[in-house]
Amino acid sequence: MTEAHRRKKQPEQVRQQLLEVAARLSHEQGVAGITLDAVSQAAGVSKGGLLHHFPNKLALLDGLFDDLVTRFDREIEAAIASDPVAKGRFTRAYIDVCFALDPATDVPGWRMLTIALIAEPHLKARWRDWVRRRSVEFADTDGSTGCVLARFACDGVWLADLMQSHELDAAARAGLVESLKGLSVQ
Amino acid sequence: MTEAHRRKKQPEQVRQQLLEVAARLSHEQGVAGITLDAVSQAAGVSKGGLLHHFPNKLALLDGLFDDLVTRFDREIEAAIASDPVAKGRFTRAYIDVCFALDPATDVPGWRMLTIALIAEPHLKARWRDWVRRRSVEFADTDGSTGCVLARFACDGVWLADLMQSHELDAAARAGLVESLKGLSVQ
DNA sequence: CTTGACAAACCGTCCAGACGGTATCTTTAT
DNA sequence: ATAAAGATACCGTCTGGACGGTTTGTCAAG
Repeated sequence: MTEAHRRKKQPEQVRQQLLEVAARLSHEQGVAGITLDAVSQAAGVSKGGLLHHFPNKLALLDGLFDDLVTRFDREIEAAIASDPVAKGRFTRAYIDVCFALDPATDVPGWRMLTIALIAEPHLKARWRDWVRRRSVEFADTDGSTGCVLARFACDGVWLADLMQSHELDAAARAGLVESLKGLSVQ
Repeated sequence: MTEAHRRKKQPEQVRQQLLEVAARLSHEQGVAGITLDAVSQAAGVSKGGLLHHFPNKLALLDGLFDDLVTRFDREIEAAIASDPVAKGRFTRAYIDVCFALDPATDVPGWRMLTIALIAEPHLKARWRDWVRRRSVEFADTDGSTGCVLARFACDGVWLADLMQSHELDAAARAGLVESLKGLSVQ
């Protein structure tokens, strides 16, 4: 109506922008901050425009999830590729990627988004698939109790970061990483 | 107005009922299921009645949190009391209590409630206090990297149970418990 | 007769999604 | 080559419902 119409059409870019904004909002204001109004407005798009790209809110969260998992996946794979030792490779990659997240650098939205992930049965199922696929894929090299345990501990640390429940200084973190990597080859 | 008035007045019981229902709802429908309307209705109380006991929603969540933490605390303490070895006592109790939750017996509401816990800054802070107090209290006996690691792994397993992301049979769980307890004394 | 324990109706806000439009891009027919 | 014919990418408003909280009223017990 007004005049934002004649903006050059860049569907892919707008889509990406919407996802980024949604992630940022969930980071800043928690999951509740992800409303269609807020996201669309912050992305400089009308609500109708948002709903054109994502037919409903769930689809938006879904897209967000895809985006983040893809990113996570890529980092894991990169870490695996640079590890010469086969045994426990995946677990060590998992450790590195998980521990690398927290300080402050982490992709905006990672944290709070996870809550939506847990809360939303649909996304929960998708995460389950990811875990299942990976644990089958790396059953040979990362199936030991030590590896499983190490990855669970990573999840615990990640949760602690999320909730800021434990105060771990750099030394403590480093110690944990070392112990965990030890478990991955044992 | 109608006739629920002449029910014998049992404020404490109603309060407890409200908490139970809230827990059950969060278990069945996720955090979003905890609405004043839903809770009050399911508890057979009017919304006004609910708000009489808990002045606002946060107070309700708060009460719920208190209830659950108290229960958790009691179980931990019982487990500690029955452990003759001082070293890693708290960690082993933590392990036992965490692993005992999942099968299906778990207190309705534990799982989903945690999400509210993470999402709600206020409750997040309270949990942080719990962790801090305990980790100070048991710094001597449970301060080792092994213990910390074991407890993080518990959190990870607990998260996995929450999300039903990993399929762990009884044997795998037993193996994990054993390894974790091993870490607690090492 | 006062106070605590409720009931019931109501309010303001927020939000997801529907809807009907318009502008730009792509394909097709000529 | 070009114009018509869609298809796609948006815009802006409206609505219906949910939800947190308030208010006013009612009873029963002490």
